[in-house]
Amino acid sequence: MIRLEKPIGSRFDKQNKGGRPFRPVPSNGICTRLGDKWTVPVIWHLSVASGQRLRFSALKNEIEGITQRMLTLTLRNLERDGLVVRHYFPEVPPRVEYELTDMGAGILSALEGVNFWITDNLAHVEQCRRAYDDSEQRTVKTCSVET
Amino acid sequence: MIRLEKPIGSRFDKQNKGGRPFRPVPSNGICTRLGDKWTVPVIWHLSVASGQRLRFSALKNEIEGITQRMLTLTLRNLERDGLVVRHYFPEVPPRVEYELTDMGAGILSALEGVNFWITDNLAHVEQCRRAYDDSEQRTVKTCSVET
DNA sequence: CCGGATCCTAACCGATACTG
DNA sequence: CAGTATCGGTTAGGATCCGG
Repeated sequence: MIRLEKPIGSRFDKQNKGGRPFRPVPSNGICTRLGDKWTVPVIWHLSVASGQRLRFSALKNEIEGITQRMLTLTLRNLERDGLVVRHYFPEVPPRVEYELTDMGAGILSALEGVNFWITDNLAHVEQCRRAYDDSEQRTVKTCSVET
Repeated sequence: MIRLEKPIGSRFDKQNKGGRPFRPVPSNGICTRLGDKWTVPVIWHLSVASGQRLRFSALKNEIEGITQRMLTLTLRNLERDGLVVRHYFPEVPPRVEYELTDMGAGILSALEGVNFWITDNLAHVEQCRRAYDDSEQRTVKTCSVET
């Protein structure tokens, strides 16, 4: 993963000491943002009703398990990256709507390949895991040996 | 990100208390493994000389910045997932070679879309970030307001 | 309703030392 | 050479409280 730089919301926001930048290998350009726990769910939900805007609370209700804090942080980072637009209406009570930019929508199609791979292979991966865990080949001794 | 379950090498390896499993949205199937820091670099290097096996030390030398520990952990997890095969030769000194499985090789092509997106949009993202940071719109007050 | 501030925990990951 | 074990820093992310 490329460590592009400090995201909003990290204490690493204040000071970055030994930020070794990590040489990106060609196919390694998966932005750190995508590795964040809630980024993909948020983008996904924003894109479902494509072109539509979603209120903060709507997102919070639809994305199961996300906390207010993490939704705010995720949206802030996406906004900063230019993937999401924030529309603020200074009413009482306040209303805020979020909308995917074109660039943000583009990520999803980019992710399709990954998604297909996962759905195609998830069952097999899980089977491999069970097999590995069962044979408990944690120690070198029990590994398959060749000559 | 799907939290499939505990990876090898986490202390969470011992006991998982409240492992809330996270409902995957359709396009959310990006395995946690891909979010790990070294997974993509390792797969990438294994695929470069496609079909070839690579020794542990070869990988360690080629992947800049990776530590012995993290390479071991990453390879173990990939092996467990069935993405990598480990060939162990009990010589002295020992020799171990790693090889991508077909399934493992498939991930890279799945990642191509993401990689293209990144290379196409990275510059723009960084520009958005600079703009955002400059205008320092951390407070709601300075946000764009609509009526 | 939206989100900032704070505290707390888990766990990723680096550094280092030690083995067959 | 290819690991394993251990320690510790740093960070992601959850819970909670508060404010406009």
